Amino acid sequence: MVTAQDTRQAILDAALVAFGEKGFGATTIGDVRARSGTSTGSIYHWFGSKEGIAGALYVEGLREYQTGVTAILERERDAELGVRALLEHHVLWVRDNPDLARFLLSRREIELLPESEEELADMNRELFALTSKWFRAKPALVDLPPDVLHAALLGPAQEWSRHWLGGRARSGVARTAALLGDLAWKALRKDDS
Amino acid sequence: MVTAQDTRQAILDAALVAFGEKGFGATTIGDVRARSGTSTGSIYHWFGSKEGIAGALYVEGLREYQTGVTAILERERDAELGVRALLEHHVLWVRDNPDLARFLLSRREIELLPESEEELADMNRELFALTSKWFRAKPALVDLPPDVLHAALLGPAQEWSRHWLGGRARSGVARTAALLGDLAWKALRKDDS
Amino acid sequence: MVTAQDTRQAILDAALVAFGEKGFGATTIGDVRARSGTSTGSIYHWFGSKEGIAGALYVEGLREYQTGVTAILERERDAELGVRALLEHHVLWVRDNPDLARFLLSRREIELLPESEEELADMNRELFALTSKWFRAKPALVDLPPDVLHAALLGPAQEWSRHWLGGRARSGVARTAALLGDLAWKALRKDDS
Amino acid sequence: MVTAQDTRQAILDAALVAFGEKGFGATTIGDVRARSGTSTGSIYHWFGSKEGIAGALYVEGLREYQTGVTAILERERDAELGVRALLEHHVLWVRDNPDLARFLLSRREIELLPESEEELADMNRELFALTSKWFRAKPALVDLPPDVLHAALLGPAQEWSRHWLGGRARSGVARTAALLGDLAWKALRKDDS
DNA sequence: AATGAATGAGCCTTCATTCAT
DNA sequence: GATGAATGAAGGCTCATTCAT
Repeated sequence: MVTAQDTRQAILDAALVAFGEKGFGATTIGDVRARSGTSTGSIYHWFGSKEGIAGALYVEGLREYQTGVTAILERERDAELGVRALLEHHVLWVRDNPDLARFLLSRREIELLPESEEELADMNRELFALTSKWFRAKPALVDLPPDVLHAALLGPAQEWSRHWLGGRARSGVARTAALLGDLAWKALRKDDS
Repeated sequence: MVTAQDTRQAILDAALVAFGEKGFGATTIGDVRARSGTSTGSIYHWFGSKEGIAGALYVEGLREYQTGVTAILERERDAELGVRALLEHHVLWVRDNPDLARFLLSRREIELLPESEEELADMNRELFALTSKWFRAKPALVDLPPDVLHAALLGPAQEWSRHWLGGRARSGVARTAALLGDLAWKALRKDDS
Repeated sequence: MVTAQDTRQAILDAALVAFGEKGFGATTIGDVRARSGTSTGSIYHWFGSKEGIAGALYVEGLREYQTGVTAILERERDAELGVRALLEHHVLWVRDNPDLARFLLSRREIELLPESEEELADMNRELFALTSKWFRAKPALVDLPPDVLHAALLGPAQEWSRHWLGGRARSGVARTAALLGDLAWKALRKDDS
Repeated sequence: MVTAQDTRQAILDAALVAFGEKGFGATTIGDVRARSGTSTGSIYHWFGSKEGIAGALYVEGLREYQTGVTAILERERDAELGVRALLEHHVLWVRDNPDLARFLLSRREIELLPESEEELADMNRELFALTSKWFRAKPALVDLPPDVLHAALLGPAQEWSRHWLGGRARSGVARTAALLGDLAWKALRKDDS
């Protein structure tokens, strides 16, 4: 049975692929319509605007990613295992959701609706608080300003993911996850040698 | 005296700011015309197309950035000093050329002209060769696949720069350069423990 | 008790206000739906089309207005009292039914359905016959071509009503009714000087 | 020689006719383009929006009409001759500029740009001041509130013009001008009989 | 070299209307 | 009778690019 939500999801799926192939700006509503097998009217009925689609995609995508991070932070007690798990999660998530990842990583060019922006800010604030608390509670880790910590922890994975998504990475995903884990742990553990 | 080159430069300056504010895709030739105080005709006379402006900006910007990197690679013999200098250069260059940096970092969305692409590829190949040679010659550094090395070395600086350009960084630039240098060195030195 | 007719009336009420605020052309079915608290489906169930709503509104509004005119024509035997009563009725009716008046006065832009047009033509023919007969029977009034008579009699009230509906009138309604009556009588009585 | 202003004027001419035939709302930019022999781009180059065209038309049309009124007010010293001249001017102007008149009289449905509205308000204020001064200086005319005076003076001509433009008037233009002059003079002269 | 008017393909969005539930 | 999702034609507008002066 075809329900209303199916239409909505078909539009999201089509838009994600299209955005991934041509970028948000170059994707037209006509592309999304053709690929989703729906109609212009339905797209606007459900999302109101092109930015509305991007907003929904962004919010749902980020929520998915963050669910994984939250689970790790709540589960892992050990500093090293936690750091490695976070990096592994990042890289594997990108591998498993390449279109969504491409879209999330390409953000800056899109001007989302105020409502979407607010929802995203809320989600980020929450995750940031969780992460900060987790790190502060680990004596084995160096003390760093939050912005630098974030960059040091995820920057390499982010950068490598961009390469991988661009087809320019030579190393395998699993192997890279391990390597990045090694490097992050070496960089972030408290140096008591 | 107003020379012809002044018109050209006024266009480049205006375009850089506009691209930084609204992104390449959302910037119109009209924006550039208004901001530069020139005319549509002049813009096409000097650059031929919108991509032509982006190409010129990109090539000139990258050349500037790479000049600094090349100097460091040729000057530094010591591994630790070299790594630290590369990171410091990155962060300071972004601070000193925020508009240009914003533009270079946002690349993905722009489809440059074939000629620009080729010129950029040449520059990148040359720099890559230089960098690889420099790293291979340093026994104090870990052995990593080039793509992972690149991500580990510059990822954190890249990520932090994005935050800083977005006004979301809390730490100072100089202090961050030092911290990122510490972390990169800890991560990349050969672990002889 | 909520009866079916309530839905119909809610739609008419909402449409009248909306037409008054934005004009017929600029009012969308969505506006009427939102304001009436009903649904697209119900609107089409009751009226069949946007013009259908306008037609119903127009016919009902005009009938109301004409009822008053007919009563005056049948009641008044005296020329002066009749002229004054017609003008007073016009101005007071506009005051008491501002939304309806705004709508009736703005007609030109609306293309009604053939059925509505026919019904309106019938009503107008009937009223015209009545009015002509009444005027022909009054020796105290000047002899004028019907079109000029109509313009001279109702033009000022029409014009002033437009101003009043637009919030641009300074004088009170009752006072204006009297003044317009004076002027119309002076203009239309047979000049026996 | 075809100058830039020719393009502008061709667009205005075409728009005026189109607005007259189908109304502002129902006229499309495509209609104007086809009829003017120009291009979509040119229309937007010169007027910026559909409302921009209407605004220009409105301002230029009203200016033309008001020039005639101003001339009469400055020339005529005699009350009766002035009143008759104003009415004659109104009716003849409508006959000579039917498209422009139709457009000016149909205003209410159009939402002009703020700039146009302001310019129109200025023009109206100026004319209103002139007219009021002229009337106050005539002891032979009745004393009326400005809004009622305006309605009494021009309402009949306005109403008749609407009929004439709609093809529903039976009387000739010149004859009507005289009749309306008679009636207005009878209505507005101070009644010392 | 500079200017700005002209062009027209293409895109986002609106909206009246239909129809299955 | 009521609801609201679905449809798609149509329109206003943008914008890179061209070209005559």
